Amino acid sequence: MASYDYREFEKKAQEKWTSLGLYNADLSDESRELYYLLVEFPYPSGDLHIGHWYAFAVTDIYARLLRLRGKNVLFPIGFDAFGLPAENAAIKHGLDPKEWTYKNIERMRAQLATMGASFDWSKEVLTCEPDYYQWTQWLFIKFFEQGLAERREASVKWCPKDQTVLANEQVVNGHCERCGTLVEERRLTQWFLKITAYAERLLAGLETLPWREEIKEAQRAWIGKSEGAYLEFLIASHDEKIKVFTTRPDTIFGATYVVLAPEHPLVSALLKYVSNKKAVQDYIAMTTRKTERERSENKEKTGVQFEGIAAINPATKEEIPIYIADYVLGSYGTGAVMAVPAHDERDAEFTRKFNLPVRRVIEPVLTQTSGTAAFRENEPIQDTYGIIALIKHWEDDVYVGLRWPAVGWGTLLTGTIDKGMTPEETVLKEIREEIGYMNIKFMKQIGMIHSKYYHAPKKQNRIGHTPVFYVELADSAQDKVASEEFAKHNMIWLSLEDLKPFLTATSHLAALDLFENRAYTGAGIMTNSGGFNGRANEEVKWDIVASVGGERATQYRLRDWLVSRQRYWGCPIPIVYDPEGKPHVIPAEYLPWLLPTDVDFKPASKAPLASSIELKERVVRIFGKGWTPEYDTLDTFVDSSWYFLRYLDSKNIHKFSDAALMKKWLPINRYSGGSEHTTMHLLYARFFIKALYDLALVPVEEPFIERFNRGLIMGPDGQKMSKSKGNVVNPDEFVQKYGADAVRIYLAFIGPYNEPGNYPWNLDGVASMRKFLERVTRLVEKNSRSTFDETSYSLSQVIARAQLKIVEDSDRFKFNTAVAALMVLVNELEKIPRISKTVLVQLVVMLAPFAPHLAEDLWEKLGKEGSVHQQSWPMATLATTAEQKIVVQVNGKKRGSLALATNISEVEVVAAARALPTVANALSGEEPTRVVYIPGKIINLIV
RNA sequence: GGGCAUGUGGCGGAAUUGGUAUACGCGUACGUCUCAGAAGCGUAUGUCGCAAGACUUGGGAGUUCGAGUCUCCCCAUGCCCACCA
Repeated sequence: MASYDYREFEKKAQEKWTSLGLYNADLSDESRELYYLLVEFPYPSGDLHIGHWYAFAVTDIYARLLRLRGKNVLFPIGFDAFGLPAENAAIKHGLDPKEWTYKNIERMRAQLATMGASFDWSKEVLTCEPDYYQWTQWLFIKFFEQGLAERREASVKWCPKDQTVLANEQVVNGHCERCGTLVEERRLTQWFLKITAYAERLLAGLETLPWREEIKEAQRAWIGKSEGAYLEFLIASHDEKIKVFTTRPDTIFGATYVVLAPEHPLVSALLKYVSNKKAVQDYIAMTTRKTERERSENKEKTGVQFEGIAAINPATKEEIPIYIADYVLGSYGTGAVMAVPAHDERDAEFTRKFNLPVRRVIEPVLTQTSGTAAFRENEPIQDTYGIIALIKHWEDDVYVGLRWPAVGWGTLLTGTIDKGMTPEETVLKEIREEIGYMNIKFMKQIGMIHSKYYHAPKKQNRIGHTPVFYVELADSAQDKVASEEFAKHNMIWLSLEDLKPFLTATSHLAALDLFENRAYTGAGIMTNSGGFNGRANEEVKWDIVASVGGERATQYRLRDWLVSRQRYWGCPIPIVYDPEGKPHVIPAEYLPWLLPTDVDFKPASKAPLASSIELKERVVRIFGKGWTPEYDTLDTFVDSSWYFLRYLDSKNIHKFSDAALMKKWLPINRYSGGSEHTTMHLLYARFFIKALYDLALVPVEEPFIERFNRGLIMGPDGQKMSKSKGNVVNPDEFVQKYGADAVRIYLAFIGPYNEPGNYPWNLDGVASMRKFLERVTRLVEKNSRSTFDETSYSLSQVIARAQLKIVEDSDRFKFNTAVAALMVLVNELEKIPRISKTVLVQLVVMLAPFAPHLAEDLWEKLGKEGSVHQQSWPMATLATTAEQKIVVQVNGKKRGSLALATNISEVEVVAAARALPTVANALSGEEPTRVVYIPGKIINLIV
């Protein structure tokens, strides 16, 4: 009976590691390859949940494996200890935020210890300690001196009930997290870090990183670079002008009005000219009252015209109306846009609502890009001419659709223009020939569509030029339709609604869009655009900008980082104000600029620090009468933007981190974390490092070489774990029941760690891992006393394969298949009656990263000295075999397999393959016409 | 609405460059051990079929000697961003 007394040996092993100081990395030891493995540090919420285990225990497997492989591994840990929950506990339960935080940290340290994680606690970092935050303040001051920290007015979320500003994170669906009141927007003066100054470099830096494309793409989207131009619209008979940003200057001839955001600075200046002042003011009041939620839930366009004034389109010189509407954002571009309803969906919607004119300036060019009809570049082009007509019933609101049974098409009326005929004549002719109607009431060309495609029957590229007509029939008078036309297609009446799913060709759908005044945003040919007509829109873009005196410009959707928080439990902003209200940095000798303790946490109209008498007195004492403190604290994302630098030198009282150590250990080899940090934390940290690099304070421009986003552990019910759902898995319970090693290995086995998926928590899974560990224990105990010392060739190969696979899979963060490889090895070993001690020792070392406690126990049971975690990974060389396995296929279907010598010729392989009865049977006496032979893999006989 | 990702047994998942689909584990069934049960051990386990064999990676097409893998269209699910001009 095997003994698996995990309660006993887990504790013993943990004590052993501590007493040996096994994981305190010697940062100066460069005799081994350096490896900085980082995992996002936790917020001390109080309880270690299973997600923490997933984050830390699985990453620990890699840390341990790297050490066995001879690397000098830095695997640090700390706590992101400033933050709101501490303050909420203070408000709700009257606790001291500091005490609450430190108590949680202590509890979590104890819980982390049960995991057997090989963290280097000697370098622990707590962001809420003055030792740490004085350097956060010092770095902020550097940013300030560099002009990267700036104070300016901004909109913030305001809870009218609590009389306080809220952090973005405190706003849940537009409501105050605490009291549920709808939040408002207020303008306040706030501190910003100018991350936008680094937008371009943050974008460019991504190209150098070997991250998963989806992570990079998320950051690119967040930065949101768009290239366009500033264009100016003069206001008729006044001095003001409206500057707009557009990415589509090519559509300027179609700009039929201009829109300002309600918060645009020009609005108040223009107000004195308008004749409907009241309506405009009401609209502004209405939109500022509107909550963010209302804006995002109800996207119906609203707006008001500035009556009595007009803007001048700089291209057409026409006077066009000016509107104010909240679909234009005050915070992006110039806060004003030129509206081109023909080629912008939002403008089109506004136009439909307010019944404004539309002016089309780009004729769609639809290019077939896939399938056999895909347009082939660099091949000759044939122009063709035809018509498309939308035909309306003489009475009802239905239109002609043609169904082509032979090819399965649905189209509008369409035809080719014959020589000598006008498009209009062609339309009339086609109506008569194809559907037989005699009389029309109305006909109008509504646009032009060009289609580029490859005409396979004639083997030529074609560009079809097709005017689109709208025709209303006068009456039901109908001639007989020729039978061959009738056979080709039959006619049905369809409503506009039914027409859309009916039409199969993109050009016909585009024709329908023209009729319905939908925006066309694709590429095309310029029209209604003066001297630019006939050219491709992409090509004229910058010529048009020049012709109207515009200026090329790049915009980013990334906003500057608002770091002020009207909160208590955070890093005090190291700023004081002189009697004139001008901000000054706090001199280095007064750092750390301590967080006061005589503070009222209750929600008030001012930040909590404003209630501190000590803080005010401190400022007066140091700086003099009339000087006042900054009352805001820093966003906690600032604390976490540089913590990985501090790990290298966490006790340094003279510097934020040691330059020589940073030079050795940066950039971080691998950073493991959650996908929710892709756009915030990861981007902020990259910005910090770039800014510090420019200040020559860090030696690298990118902090993290590799980044892996792990998945999420779901509750037993398959739902995301949450306290309210009551499906939160408490790991302590399972550690008690199955042991830490079983939980660790289960989490590693559950799925690939290198991609963010969702994995269920499955009790049977944990139990089965425990069984596996017991099997290993039995295996080792059964053989531990044997004196047998031979390892067969085939066994050594099995072991070598497992060793190699575990290393390779772990490097890709695929611990699930690494564990599977270990299981395969154990399955093989169990079949062998006697196992040598050499093999047992290797097995225990291979087990060590995954089940560190058990491995340590077995190591001792084998009578070995020291710790199993101080050994080196047993890498046997995989011999090249003299035999190869070749799969035999006939016509691509597997019919058998062969084991043959590696040096065999193709002819011999074919002969051997044909000798197989299953192959001979499949060939049924025929000679193969072709043989595909991939040595060492496959032979495919084709008949 | 946009972007990204993912669809493989009853379930989690595996499958270097296109080259034996379903590794490993769970679950299930039967057997063994036992007075009995649990645990352990053994066997089986994609679907249809007695079998030979046929079919099978969300659906449909395509490229290829050969497609889970590459291309296109469609469907479903998840995540992120959401009026960014």
